Amino acid sequence: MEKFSLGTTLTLPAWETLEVASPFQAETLAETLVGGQAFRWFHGPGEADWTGIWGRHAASLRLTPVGNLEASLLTEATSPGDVRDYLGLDRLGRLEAALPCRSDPVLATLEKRWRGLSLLRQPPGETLLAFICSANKQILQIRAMLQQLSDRFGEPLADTPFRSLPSWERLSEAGEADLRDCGLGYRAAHIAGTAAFLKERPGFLDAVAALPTGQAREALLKLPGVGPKVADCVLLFGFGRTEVFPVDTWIARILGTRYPDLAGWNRRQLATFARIHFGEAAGLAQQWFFSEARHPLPPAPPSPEG
DNA sequence: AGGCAGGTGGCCA
DNA sequence: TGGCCACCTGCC
Repeated sequence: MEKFSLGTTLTLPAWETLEVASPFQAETLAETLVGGQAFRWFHGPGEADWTGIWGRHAASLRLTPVGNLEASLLTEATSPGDVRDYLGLDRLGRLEAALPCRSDPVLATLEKRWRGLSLLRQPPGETLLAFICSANKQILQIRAMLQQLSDRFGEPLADTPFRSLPSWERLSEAGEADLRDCGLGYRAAHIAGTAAFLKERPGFLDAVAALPTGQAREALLKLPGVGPKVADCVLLFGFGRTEVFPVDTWIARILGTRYPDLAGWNRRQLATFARIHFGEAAGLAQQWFFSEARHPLPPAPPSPEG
């Protein structure tokens, strides 16, 4: 079966055109949905469709031949506005314009390929869950863990074959052994610990949402299983802090390649460089670099001159 | 067959 | 701070 396949049939409600100037090409839409920000989007049911779940929402998306974005809303609770908000398209143009592509040839090269890729606005709680799971795992494995968590502990989404991800409250009721059964490995202890922490402090994540980014990061770092990289991903993809630049192994590698002066810098140094160099939209640059690292271009064909 | 994967936590200089 | 190692699990 193809990677990311829906694996079930689905009767879709009518397609609706989303009232947005869609920036997407097929590649940038795919990269936005399954490129490591979110882990619950699948191919299908149609050849060019995507179907995904976030919060208590579910929808299918497709691009028309003229580049319009259409959605089929799978739950009563999901409005076109919810989809637009989730896709983060209202702020994308501003972020793209804020990147220093004119003065940085490296960025200019990435822009040609990845402009249009969006930064998602995901529910903070499940962003936290997903990225605690992500530690030392590949995208396919992260997807498998979240699938099992939703199967076992999630809530059914009415009128769909899907389940939501479990709330932290629900997770706090699950035993660590049950969590291990979801294939979480040692992350089960992190999930259980964070669930217990949040149970003792209702409103913690809401409070984080109201904090300036630096303090929000400090707060997230108190959670078991949350280190610098996970905290930054939660800030960027969950709390909408688009200036944050998470540095993982892929990012460290490609930065060292594209900016030879940075070779050998540690992650903290790279993040500081990125925040200063890329500015308020550093998070979008991070996603361009990440996509570029994961999808290396085939070697250029030999020139006619030989 | 064994190393390695989108890290974190703990421990030591 | 900076460096090193163990840690679940599954894919290459």
